[in-house]
Amino acid sequence: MLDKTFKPGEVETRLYQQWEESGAFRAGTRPKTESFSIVIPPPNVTGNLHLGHALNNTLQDALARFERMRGKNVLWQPGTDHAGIATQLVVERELAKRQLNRKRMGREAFLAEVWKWKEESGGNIVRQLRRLGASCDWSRERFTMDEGLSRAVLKVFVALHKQGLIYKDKRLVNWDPRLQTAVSDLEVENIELKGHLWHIKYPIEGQDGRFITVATTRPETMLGDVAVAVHPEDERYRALLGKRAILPLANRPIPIIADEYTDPEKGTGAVKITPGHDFNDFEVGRRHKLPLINILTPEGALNEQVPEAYRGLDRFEARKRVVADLEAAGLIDKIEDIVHAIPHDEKTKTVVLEPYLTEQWYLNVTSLAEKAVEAVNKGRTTFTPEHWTNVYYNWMSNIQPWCISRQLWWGHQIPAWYGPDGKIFVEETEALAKTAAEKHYGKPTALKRDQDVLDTWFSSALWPFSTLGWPEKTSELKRYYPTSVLVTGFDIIFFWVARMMMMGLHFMNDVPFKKVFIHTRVLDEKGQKMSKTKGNVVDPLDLINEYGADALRFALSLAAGQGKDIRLGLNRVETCRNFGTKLWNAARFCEMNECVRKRDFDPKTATETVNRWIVAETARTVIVVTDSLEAFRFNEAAGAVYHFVWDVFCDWYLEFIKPVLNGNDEDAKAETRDTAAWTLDRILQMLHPFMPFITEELWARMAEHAEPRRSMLMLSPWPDLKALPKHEDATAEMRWLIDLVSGVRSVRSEMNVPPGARIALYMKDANRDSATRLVRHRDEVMTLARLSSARVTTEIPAGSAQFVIGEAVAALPLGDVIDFAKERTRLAKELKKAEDEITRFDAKLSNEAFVSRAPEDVIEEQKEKRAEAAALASRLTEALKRLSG
RNA sequence: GGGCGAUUAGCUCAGCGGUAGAGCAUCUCGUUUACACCGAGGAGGUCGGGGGUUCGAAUCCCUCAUCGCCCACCA
Repeated sequence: MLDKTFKPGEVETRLYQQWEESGAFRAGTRPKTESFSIVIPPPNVTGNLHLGHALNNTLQDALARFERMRGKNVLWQPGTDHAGIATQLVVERELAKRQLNRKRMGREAFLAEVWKWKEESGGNIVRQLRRLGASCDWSRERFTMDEGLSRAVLKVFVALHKQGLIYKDKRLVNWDPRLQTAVSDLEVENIELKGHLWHIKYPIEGQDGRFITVATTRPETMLGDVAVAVHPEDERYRALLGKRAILPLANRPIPIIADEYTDPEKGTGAVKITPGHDFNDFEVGRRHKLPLINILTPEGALNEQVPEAYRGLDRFEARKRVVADLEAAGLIDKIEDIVHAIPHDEKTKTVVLEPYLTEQWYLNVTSLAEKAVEAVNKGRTTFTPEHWTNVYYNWMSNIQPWCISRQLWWGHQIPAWYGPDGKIFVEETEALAKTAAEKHYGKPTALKRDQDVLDTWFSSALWPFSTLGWPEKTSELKRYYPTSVLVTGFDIIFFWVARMMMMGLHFMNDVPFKKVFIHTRVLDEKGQKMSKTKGNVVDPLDLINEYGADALRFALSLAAGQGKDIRLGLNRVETCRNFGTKLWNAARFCEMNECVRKRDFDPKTATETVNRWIVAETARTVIVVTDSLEAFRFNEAAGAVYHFVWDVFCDWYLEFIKPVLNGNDEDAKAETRDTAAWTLDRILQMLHPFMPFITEELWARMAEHAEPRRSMLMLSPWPDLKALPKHEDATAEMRWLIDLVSGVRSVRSEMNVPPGARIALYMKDANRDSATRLVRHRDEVMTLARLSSARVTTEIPAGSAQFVIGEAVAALPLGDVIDFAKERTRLAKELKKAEDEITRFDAKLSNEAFVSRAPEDVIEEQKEKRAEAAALASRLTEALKRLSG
């Protein structure tokens, strides 16, 4: 006997273990069938499951389970990402607690610590995914820095280098002074902040008292100025072209040059040029062959290129000093308050990034991007929802070289070795590099390895094929590449999706996935992004502990629309937990009434109206769920089952069959038991992709007193009910019956039948088809009476039926009852409308402005309209009275 | 500056050419042997404003407004 409620905590772990141990998650168990593959967006190994992960993996799992039940050979490839910066930061923080420091301990020791940390704490997220019920093939779990994947990274790097697509370049990068590494353009977070625009006067050389005024938001960079630029057409400055300005504080003469980059409309029309610390100025400097002065140390302090007074000062300290000194010298023209975007690191959003001149490795992605655009253009990969296609195109067509080196320790170390003269040898191993060097120098030569590591996204970009064994020509690659679908959030379209497309096409000569489903973000109830600092983070594990994984999963599925962000409130999860309880109790009802599965039951053979109806409804729902899941309309699929289970199966079907199950017609009883059990089984199946635990548990428990199941629910075949008859006659009849019951309920309520009063219902038209059919079945009449809180007080005479509710106050024709509530509601609404109209006309007609300006006939017209509305209103009132009376 | 999305019941959202929907909240009634994590019923909306297309628009087009996001720029 089932308990009154489902207890997720007691069941989930056991079922998950059972699934995993059975090998049901393993790919390749059905080698001869069609394949369906998904690669998981690898979560950071440092990570903990947040609601975004929960949504992402719920949807993937729904698809994986759905396709597995449809008989496909499913691979859901799991794994984690080494997450260079995040992990290095976490471990450094841990070490700090033990008074240890990365730089003091050295690279090798530090990396050993990271690996140790990864072994000990890296499994969190994977355990949490299991709690969620994710049916990944854990036997194939990979890590972006494991041996195989690292080999793929080396191979790709070397190949791209040999193809000339990877190269070293010295240019400005976005520099993080705290981590002391370059980051790519994408990793810059521009944050709007209040700031100042300082207008600084630069004296003109040899012309005492004359100045050229420039404006800047970063005054300290003036110490690296090498010119002042004005627009060539700008009359104001024409006379100064070719002259020199004296850079204040540094006391250095710099030329005044003409460049189109300068916008005469902006600021003063004159711009200080600092090629070492501004991306635009860098270009100007290059055009004019200006020198480049770097005034910063990697930590962001001023270096020996600046006057002694400023050396060693942090950039923000230096800013204060520079401004103070300029002010003292009377060289500040004015200070404007402005709001402007300042580049920050995306991780902590607290460190201001600096444009900084360094030598880095770049990947020229122009040609790769072209192919990636073409593939989407030709429909080889499609985006759902479609509008993300444009986002992808836009970024791809403006793509810049990708800075792939990072000055970190944790990551794939770049396979480049330097000879004593700086000659670079890029090879997969040190041995190969040495061989190449020996060949080049004519003798064995000591080499020094590049210290940098690759951007984390470099290895992620290979994920769809590196996890399948590439560069080996494995059978998995052949079978599962391209993968069927990628499920991910829009925030990593550029970081990840686009780069997988490029790498996949380049190295596999085919797209990495045929479809991309982009889901929305999960926000808190108020629509705020969840963040630790705001303290509004909802931990999915807490939700799972309180409501069960099924409830969380179902809530997320129901909310997974294609447009808006998801605002997940607790009450939604609670509603879904209640839904689980409802299902559980429906099963409990079946159990109590011995509705157990009969193996050879054929739904086509049902004869009872109510049974034929539920069979048809079940088939309809399965088809909706199937179609919706195929199109990634998760909310529609989940919504369809929800509605079917609660509003159709529980509210009507189970109520209608009660009198049958308690009656004496043994044939009808047997058929009804079989049908109820059959329907419940189909419900469990179509609900399983969303609520795997409760459905699996019920699947097993419902068979305890019957023939044992052949398999677990997760391996049962997805119901294909397309061939079942539609039973339109039964559906129509049941609809009539349901309307009748609703009508009677409504009548009672609308007429304010006081307790103890009575309404007599009688049959006016005995020939009415449905009515005849209805009264033919005594059981159904009983049901009607029961459901509408009526009591059958007399035998049903031929051609008429009489129900009595309480004491009789009115008699209503049974056939009309159905329409009563609807008619009354309709009339009431029309009446309200008419009354509203009257109010509006009255307001208009008493409006002085209207009366004084409008011509006579318009006013007349308004009055007529008012009269019409009033007439309508009184007619409606009349009709309502008649109806109730 | 460029682009995208949103605006529907008190709240959260679905519907996207054919009589305005769900869940939650609220009100009334009800503890009849699956379920109070329940059941029945009610109240609550000129579908952001304005224009247009159509026999018919929440739905398609134009426009304005507000909010959100992405990209770019910032002397």
